[in-house]
Amino acid sequence: MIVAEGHRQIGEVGFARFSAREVAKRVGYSIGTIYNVFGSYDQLILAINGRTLDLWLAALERRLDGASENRLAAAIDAYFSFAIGHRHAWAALYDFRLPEGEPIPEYYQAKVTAITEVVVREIAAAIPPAHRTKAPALARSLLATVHGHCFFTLNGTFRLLGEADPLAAALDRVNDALARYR
Amino acid sequence: MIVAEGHRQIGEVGFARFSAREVAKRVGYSIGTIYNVFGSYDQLILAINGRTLDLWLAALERRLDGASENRLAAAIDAYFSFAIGHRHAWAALYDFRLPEGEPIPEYYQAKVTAITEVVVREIAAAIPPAHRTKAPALARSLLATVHGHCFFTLNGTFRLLGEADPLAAALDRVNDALARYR
DNA sequence: CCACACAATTGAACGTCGTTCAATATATTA
DNA sequence: TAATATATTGAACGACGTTCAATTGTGTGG
Repeated sequence: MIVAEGHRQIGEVGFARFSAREVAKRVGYSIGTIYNVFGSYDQLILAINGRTLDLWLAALERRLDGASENRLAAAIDAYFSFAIGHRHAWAALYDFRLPEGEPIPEYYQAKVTAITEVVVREIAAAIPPAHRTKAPALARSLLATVHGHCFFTLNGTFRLLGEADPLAAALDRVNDALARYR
Repeated sequence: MIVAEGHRQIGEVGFARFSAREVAKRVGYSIGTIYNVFGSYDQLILAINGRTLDLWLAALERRLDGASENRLAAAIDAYFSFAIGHRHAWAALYDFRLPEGEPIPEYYQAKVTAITEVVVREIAAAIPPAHRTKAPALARSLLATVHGHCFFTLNGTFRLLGEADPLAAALDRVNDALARYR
């Protein structure tokens, strides 16, 4: 419940204007209780970002369920759609960084891995069987590729540079890579 | 001088721990003077990030000056080298966002464009003359591609996913794209 | 039903932050 | 020098993350 309200708040005002005190006010608890439950501001943010990852994975899987042809294009579109539809929550995933040395909790790593594994599966299905072993590395790289396009879309860089169709550009790059294995 | 010290501070402690008051203390002025000069915290950050962009462009051009073959590989390597060598300052370029609606100052836009133009030039030189008109769009997209790889390198995503050579992966993706024009 | 132990919850207090602005100091001009 | 313009100051304000002694709530054994 605290996490849900935190997620709502970060979706409304963004990471920079997010505040643990405001979450406490909204859920009707005192600031002290928030700290008893999460331990610190950073852990609270991690919990909220974890919820964003859950929703992202769910949206991705929902989209892929109803897709037979062009599954990769559907996945990329779902990636963009979620980021654009939840701009602030999505941006918070990358605006926030743990202090140096602090390890990322395993529960959080697992969520990132889960999303990646969906992509690995789709990439593996999109290339000839002989190249299947390269799917994980290719998936990582194409994830970074799509991420870069998505990031430049949301932070204004693409608008500044006159890019009108970032989604198409991302899809082009993915197809460029896949063309090498055909 | 204020900007230089701010850049130094952000390079040391990162965007999250940066403070205008600390800059004031370090340069020997009061906090009020910082605000008289820059108007707001956001404008101060923009000035500091602008300096980072200046240094980045300079490093890129320096590298390309001494390269004849593999100029694109040199540019990508310079991109990564700067980001890794100035992790906090580089990350601050993307951690910071102006409030919604606030326009990015022209002086700042010009710095972003200047870096992009170097890339456009190199891409144009790397593809057959018949495709030159596509160089700007391709350059934007490949910038996003390299950015994504660089970002995942520095924020720990690639380490989490087991990617051992992100620079090589980025170069692969760029070559995948260029292969389409040969 | 009471007394006691344990857990949950509170919010005042602290130091720091961005921000403002009347007061003060310094420089320039007449 | 006197008057004007410009630069600089730092106390004050509200909000933030964080802590922790005090308080309230819950349950259990007698």
